[in-house]
This record gives sequence, C-alpha cells and structure tokens, in this order.
Amino acid sequence: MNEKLFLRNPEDSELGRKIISNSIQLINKIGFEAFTFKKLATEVQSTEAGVYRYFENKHRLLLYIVDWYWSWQEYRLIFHTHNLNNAEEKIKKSIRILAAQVEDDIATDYINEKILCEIVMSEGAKSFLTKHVAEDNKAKFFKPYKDLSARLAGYISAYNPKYKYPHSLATSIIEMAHSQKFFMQNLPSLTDFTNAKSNRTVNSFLEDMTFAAISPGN
Amino acid sequence: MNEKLFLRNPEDSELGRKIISNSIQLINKIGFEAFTFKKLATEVQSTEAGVYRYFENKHRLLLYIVDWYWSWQEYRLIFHTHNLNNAEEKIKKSIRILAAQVEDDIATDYINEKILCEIVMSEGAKSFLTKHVAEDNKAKFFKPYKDLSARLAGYISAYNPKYKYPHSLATSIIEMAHSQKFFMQNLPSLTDFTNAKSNRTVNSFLEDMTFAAISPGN
DNA sequence: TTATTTATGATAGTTTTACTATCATTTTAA
DNA sequence: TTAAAATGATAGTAAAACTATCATAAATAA
Repeated sequence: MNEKLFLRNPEDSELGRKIISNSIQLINKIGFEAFTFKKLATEVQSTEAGVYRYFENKHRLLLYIVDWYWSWQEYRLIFHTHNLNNAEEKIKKSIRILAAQVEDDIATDYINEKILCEIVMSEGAKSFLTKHVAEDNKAKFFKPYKDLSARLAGYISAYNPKYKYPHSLATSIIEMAHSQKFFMQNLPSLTDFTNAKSNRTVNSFLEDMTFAAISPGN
Repeated sequence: MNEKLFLRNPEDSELGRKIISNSIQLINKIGFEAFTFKKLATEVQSTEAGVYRYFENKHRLLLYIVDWYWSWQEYRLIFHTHNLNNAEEKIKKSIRILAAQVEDDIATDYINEKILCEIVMSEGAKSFLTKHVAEDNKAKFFKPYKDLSARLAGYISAYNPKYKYPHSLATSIIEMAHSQKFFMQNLPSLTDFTNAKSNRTVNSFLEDMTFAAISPGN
C-alpha cells in the first residue's frame, strides 16, 4: 500500500485493523457522506483523536480501502489468468472476475471483500471526483486502479495489436462492470438486467461488447 | 423541471436565476464538497437564509442543475436527429452530441452549458451515488437522465431489434462519454486520447464500439 | 389607492463536522 | 528495566448545515 495514504500503517496494529474493518462496515451502512471519524471511533471503541493518528481525513481512508480493493482485484486477475496461454481466454477471465458477484475472501480476516465491492460500486468514484485529483494523482494514489487497467489493456493489445483504444476500453470495462451493477440494483430501467438468473448478465454484455469491438477486423 | 426539486422555482425570480447561475460557476470553481450556501449567498449578494428559501440543501440544487443538463441534452438530441430518417444516422448523431465539447448556448442567458458540462463530468455521479437514491428515484429526480438513455436505447433497438442490451449500451455510452473526458483531462493514462487534435477521439471510440456491438450479426 | 400577501434582508442561534492540542497512561521494543 | 511509542481521555475551535424571527420592500388583489 502507498505509504502516503496513512500516518500510521493500519496493518501493523490491532486498532489499525479495526479501523479498516469497521470503516468498511460503517461506510457501507451509512454512506460516505454521513461517515465520520467520531462515529467510527465509537465502533472501534477508541476516540476520534485515535483514528486521526492513522488517517489524515476520511478521504484518505476511502482512497486506502479503494486502493486495497483494486490491488486485490489485480492480484486475482494475475492469479487466474497466469495459467492461460491465449489473450482471448485472459480477457474473458478478466471480465468474469470484474463483473462477478464478489464473495468475502476468508484469507483476509479483517477485510470483507463482498462489502468492499459494494462500497467501490457506490462510493468508489468519489475517490477521484475531487478538486484535488491532480495532487492525488501525483502522489500515486490511483496506481492500483491504473495498474489493473493497464494489465487488461495489455491483454486487449495482445489479442489485437491493431485495436486503437486498448486503454479506454479497459477502463470502460472496469467502470461499466461496477456502474451497471449499481444501476441494476438502484435504477434498473437504465439496464437490461434483472436480479433474477437470466442469460442477460453484466458479464455477457461486457464480453459481447469487448470482443465485438476488438475483433481482428477492427 | 421536477417541482419537488425546489421550494421556490428559481426560474421565476431574479434571485432564483442568480442562484442557478452562480451555483454553476461556484461549484465548478471550488468543487461540490467545498461549495456551501453561505459562499453562494455572498456571490449572489443575498443571505444564506435566502438561498435556503429556494433549495432544501445543496444536493437538491445539484440534482436541479444536473437534471437541467440532461433535459437540455435530450432536447438537443431530439432536435438534431429529428430530420434524420435512419437509425444509424440517429445513433451517430447522438454519440456526436454526447461526446462533443459542449459550448455555451447563448439562448439561455443565466446558464453556461459549457461549465455545466464540466460539472456533470466531475460532480454528476454524486447526484445518484447517495444512500437516498431509492427515494430520489421515487421522486423522479433521475427522469431526465432516464429519458435520454431510453431515447438512445430506442435508436439502438430500431437499428438492430435483436440486440440484447440496448438500455445498458445506451447508459454506458452516456457514462463513458463523460468519464472518458474526465480521465482524459485528469488521469490520461487511463485513456488513449490526448488533448491534441488526433483521430483517436472519444467520439470515434464510442462510435466504433457501438456499431461493433450492435452490428446485425449480434 | 389601499390593504394584504409574498419575497427578501438582516441577524441570531443550534447542532454537527472536521479537525488540533494536551497530558496521562499503557504497551512494546531495546 | 527503561525509554520510546501508542493509546485514551478530554477539551477546544472554526466552519458547515441548517432553523427561527422579525423588519422591510415589492408585488398583487380588493
């Protein structure tokens, strides 16, 4: 994790891990706007000042958990595509990972990936939609997202080196995987998906669109 | 405009119009988080209480200007596709309108569409990324966006009635048109576009992708 | 034209947020 | 075992996000 994101590394102490764990729960429960360090302090049974020793402000904390999520997704992507030997399969697997319903990974005891995924869906964009994107970018706060996007773009270029928009397409796949899930849950008329098991899934929408776009003719 | 968005219709008075006009300027200048009714009151040379007589809170004001923007975009779409007689041309024109660099429309004297477009790019998602989306949706606050999306989805279905994801594709086009422009300006490595005049534009990216996805084979 | 409603201005007050500061105490590491 | 580091407890400040009151000005209806 980027060390500039925190004042004290939350991984290194019990309190730090409780801060991360309870932040994820609390942000998901009340939303990022209503989330305050005071409320979080109550949850972790510490004080406001105690939380401020770990994170400068709540936006940094959001960046931390969002970065954690993207790093984790890239790790999963590497792990699951590692043994695949052609670009087509790698792209398909990547889309499946990104569009899938995330389940909690018990290997990480203080982070609930399922809830974290919900947060990234509904609060993730707020990590970069600020007046200080430029500084945050300079501080490399968006590196995990960029790395993931670049990796997928790499697979796209490997599949079709002539395709002109590998980065934009990769970023769009990642964005749409989350936004379509958000719309499906909250503004379903903006999508063609229902919660019921259907063959019209975010995954097949993205897969169809991607391969149509990058098919060797293009 | 949806009457539930405001307490007093800002169109009907000088102060109301100044509130809208200066909100657009001020939100663009300092960002939605730092934007307060007190600062706005200073700009319009009125008082905080004065602004609160028009809008319940700043989120309603954001919804108001964002809704205004989508209504305006749909109007432009209708106007410019009206004389076209085939779906392909309508889709191409729609994408061009959505991806284009918006210029100020002098017909609307107190609204600067160019700045408004910037706001929708960097703050627009905050209008629905809240814990009260469901209520806001019930109050029909997202109708202008949905109408625009449904119209584009209609053109897509007219072009290829067998295409399975017209709504998701339409929504994605609208979202990507804005997010790709945001990334181009702020996190350019996530895209394949440069500010320089190039044939790799958001417009051609979206057009290529759209027609690849909906070509009659699919 | 006057009476009355309605909009605005001026001011004040409350609760919550987003911090910063201080000092005592506990825990950990050398 | 001692010093350093982390935590807890408490207090305080400035600004944000409202709500309330009352006087005055402008618009409108009788």
